[in-house]
Amino acid sequence: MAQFKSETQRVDFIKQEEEILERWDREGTFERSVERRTGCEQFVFVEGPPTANGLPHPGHVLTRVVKDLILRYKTMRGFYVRRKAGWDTHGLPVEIEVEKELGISTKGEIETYGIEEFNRKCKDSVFKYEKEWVNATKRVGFWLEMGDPYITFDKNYIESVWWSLKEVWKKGLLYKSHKVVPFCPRCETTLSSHEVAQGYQDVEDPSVYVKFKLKDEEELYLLAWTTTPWTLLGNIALAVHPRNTYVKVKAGANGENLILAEARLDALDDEYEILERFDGKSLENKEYEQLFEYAKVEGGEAHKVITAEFVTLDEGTGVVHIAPAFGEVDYEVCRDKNLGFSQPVNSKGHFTHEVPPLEGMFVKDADRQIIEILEQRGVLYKESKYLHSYPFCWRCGSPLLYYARESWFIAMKSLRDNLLANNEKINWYPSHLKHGRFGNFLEAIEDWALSRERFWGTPLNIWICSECGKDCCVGSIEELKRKAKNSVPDDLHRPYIDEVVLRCDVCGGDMIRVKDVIDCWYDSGSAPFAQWHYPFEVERFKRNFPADFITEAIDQTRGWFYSLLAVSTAIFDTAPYLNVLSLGHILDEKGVKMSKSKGNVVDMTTIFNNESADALRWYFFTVGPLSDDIRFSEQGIIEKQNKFLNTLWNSYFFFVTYAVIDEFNPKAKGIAVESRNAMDRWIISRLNTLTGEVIAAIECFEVHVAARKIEEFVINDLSNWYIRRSRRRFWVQEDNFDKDCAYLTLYEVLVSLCKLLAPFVPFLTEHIYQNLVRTEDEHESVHLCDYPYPDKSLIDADLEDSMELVSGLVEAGRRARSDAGIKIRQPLNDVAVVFSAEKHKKVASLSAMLKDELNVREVKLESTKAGFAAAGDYKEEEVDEDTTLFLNVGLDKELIEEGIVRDVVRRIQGMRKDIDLEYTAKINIMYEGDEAVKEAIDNFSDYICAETLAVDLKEGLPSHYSDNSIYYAKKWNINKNEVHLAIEAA
RNA sequence: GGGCCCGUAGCUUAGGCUGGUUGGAGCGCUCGGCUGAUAACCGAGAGGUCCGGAGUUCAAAUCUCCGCGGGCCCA
Repeated sequence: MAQFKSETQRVDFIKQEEEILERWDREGTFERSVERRTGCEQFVFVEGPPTANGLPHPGHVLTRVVKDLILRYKTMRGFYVRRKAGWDTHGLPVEIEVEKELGISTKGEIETYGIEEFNRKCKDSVFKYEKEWVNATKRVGFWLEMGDPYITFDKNYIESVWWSLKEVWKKGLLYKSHKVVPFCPRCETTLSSHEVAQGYQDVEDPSVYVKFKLKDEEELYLLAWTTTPWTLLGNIALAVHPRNTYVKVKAGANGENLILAEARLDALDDEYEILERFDGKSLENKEYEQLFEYAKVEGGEAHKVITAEFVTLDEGTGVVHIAPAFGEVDYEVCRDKNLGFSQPVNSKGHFTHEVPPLEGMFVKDADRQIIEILEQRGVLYKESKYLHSYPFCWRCGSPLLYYARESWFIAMKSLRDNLLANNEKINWYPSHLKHGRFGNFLEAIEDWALSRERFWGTPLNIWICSECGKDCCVGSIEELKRKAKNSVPDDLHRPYIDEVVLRCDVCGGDMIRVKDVIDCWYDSGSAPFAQWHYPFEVERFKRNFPADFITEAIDQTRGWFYSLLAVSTAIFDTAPYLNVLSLGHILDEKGVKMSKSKGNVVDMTTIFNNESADALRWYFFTVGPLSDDIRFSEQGIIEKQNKFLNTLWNSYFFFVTYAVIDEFNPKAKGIAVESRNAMDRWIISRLNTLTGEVIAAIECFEVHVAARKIEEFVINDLSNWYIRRSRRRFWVQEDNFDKDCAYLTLYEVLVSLCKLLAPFVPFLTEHIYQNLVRTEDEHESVHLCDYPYPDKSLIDADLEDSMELVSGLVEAGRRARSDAGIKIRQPLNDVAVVFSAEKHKKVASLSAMLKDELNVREVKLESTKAGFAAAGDYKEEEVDEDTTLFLNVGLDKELIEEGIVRDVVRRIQGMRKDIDLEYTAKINIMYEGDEAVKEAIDNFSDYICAETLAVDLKEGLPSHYSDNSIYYAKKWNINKNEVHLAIEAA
């Protein structure tokens, strides 16, 4: 009985993949692939947790596929590789989704709605698309432990995060400050820098030049410029550069005197006359009249000129309006110079009662009115429009305000050197990120604004005594219980945690929790330890830290890649990962980023249903370096399906087809490679060379290099050369040694190739493996196998070189035939190759192959052109600089007859195919035609019968032969001769 | 506005670090061939201002600088 199951040439890859998924589920293949390596060296991976409150994007699919490739590869290489799934669940994006659902939009509304119920909805919402995520993850073949994921809202996870923050606090790195932070007035919260970055848009803002009247001077004004007129209400100072030249000019219709930087004189519309020149320094401490008298100023002096290095002369007037409530540098410079502070705007971005004419107005909406007031007062010099980029809330779209808020910070700036030192321990792919984008970012690192005045997040674990002001950071649930005056809730989220009052260990007073939650980037940055509930459980963390490998897209450079390093540096002062692979983004066919708002996001389920997961994976792996952006093209995936997967399938199909016919059993034969023929030794050598190249490329994450090399091997070496060249060896009827060698070689190559490809295209390779290998004494899945390793003793570099030479000669020979107008089927007498003695030696052993490929009776290997160049029958074809090929294009009667016979055979083979005959079916042939053809058939009848499996070859036409036979007949024209051919199953 | 990356044929790309014959492939296109050889294969052909400009050099796709376009990050 045949050992292998027959296959069909056309397969439904989608159905096949679904069957494989069922098989993996049924047999627990994934779990077993991990367990099999228990006790082996670990390869530690950390899954960057996605949030499942939206559908997975093509980019997520790419990331998952790359993770899968590396982890499957490492597992096959003998490592113990855990892949715990994770979910990122906290944060403003989640709140925004719930707000939308509830039709509310402010913090006040949430409080009215009830924090308890609001947070419950948030908790539900983060798994809204869990099913789609799980399905996509499974369908694309990403083996991930999804049964017991880490979840950032989990009690244990929060406890670990609390522990870590207490570590930060104990080191004195956690501090409270007033800092100007980007603030969304609608969401009423500060935003992290990575959040701000997502929302820049080019907008047109008013550009206003305002005159500030100097005190004690007659009609002398400082001319300042701003694009945010509303901030003028918080003006505290005007800044000039100490060493730039400023001028006093007479300008304007009413001849007023203005002061501005000389380099900015072109800001003036009117003609002017320069009256004086002086350094900025000489303006220092000059007082000016307050522009708007409404807002109270607290904590220091105000309304005077200061000098500052940051003043530039690129735009404006060289006189910079300073409002510490609305600008980071403004805040800092005022603090440094002991100036006062004025905050006429509330947390919703509305002017307060301190500003009666504008009270209750949203600041951006007040610009118009402010400009009018300036105009009326005669202090508006001029006004126009200004196009610049301005940040908007990345979720709700409101313009952000820079706003001085109370906030908690981690002093990352003080850890700068540690961050840089730890970065040195990390291998970055691509390497330029290390000292480029990421390194530069670390060089200029700022403190981490950690707190969020929101609801759904890990509560900030800081309590402050309402009696004495002492603060306390709680590092565990046990500590919380110990210090609590009342009961501790099971759920650590707001609002329950807000109720917990601690006893102050200094004064015994009531300690109340700071109402903030923490930045969810801190949550995910804690994943390496929090997913294992460290330090409350120690062992698992110790085994899994630091990570050997993480990968996400390039946008995570300052996101998760940073938050991981930041948290780990603050707590352990070590790098949390050793290798990080940064992926490019997926763009649409036009090269534009895919985004929901543009409506150009490709739905991956259509790819899974139309092409296949393997085709998609192979496309991702071969299209280019992983770090490059990908212009996504469904056509590109279809091409991979047709070209690569089909070719692989057909190579396998070829083997199975004949192995079934011959009942070939690979176990029954053991033939040493060295005793096989050159073709066999060549493909085995190529395979081993390839294996080494693939491993080397994957090890440095050059996945596209590895995949492309495999693709070339499958298409060129295996299918188009080895199988094509060797196919006749499989067709021999009787058993013989050479046929065994061919079967064994092709079998070994296919099996090894399957393993080599298993991490790339896990479905098709599994299917092939199941048929070719799986028996009781073998592993039950290709994914339980060891990855192939090159056997150097099987690599024969000389042979590979020789084959390359031969293939060059074959190409040249075909060119010569093509030029001479002689088809390949026409046998020719000889070909002469003229080249060096060295090449001579290399090709000699393969000359039979050359003879066959070029369809000549003789191959002459020569060292001189003499005799061929001159002979009229020889067609000359240059191969390379020291090799020339001469093809004898002369034909005699016998060659012509042979050519005709070849044509006859080809026609008969075509007819067999037409009537769907089995490969092994015997036939009867009848023929009738012109004399030349009949004569040729007559002279080569044995050859024709052998080639076409004919048992009978008779002259005549079927109607005269037998009445009850069903012949298939066709008329042909061969070399201008007419011939009738008829065949029937014998 | 600043930083990093990318820009090679209609499309996908190799080469670039380390400058050196006519810049290679694949898809698509045209022509021819082959086909029990597979939605495949073989041969030939058309198709390139190597994004533009300047510089270094005997020599630049490659190195340098300045632009332009795209992406990401930061303001």
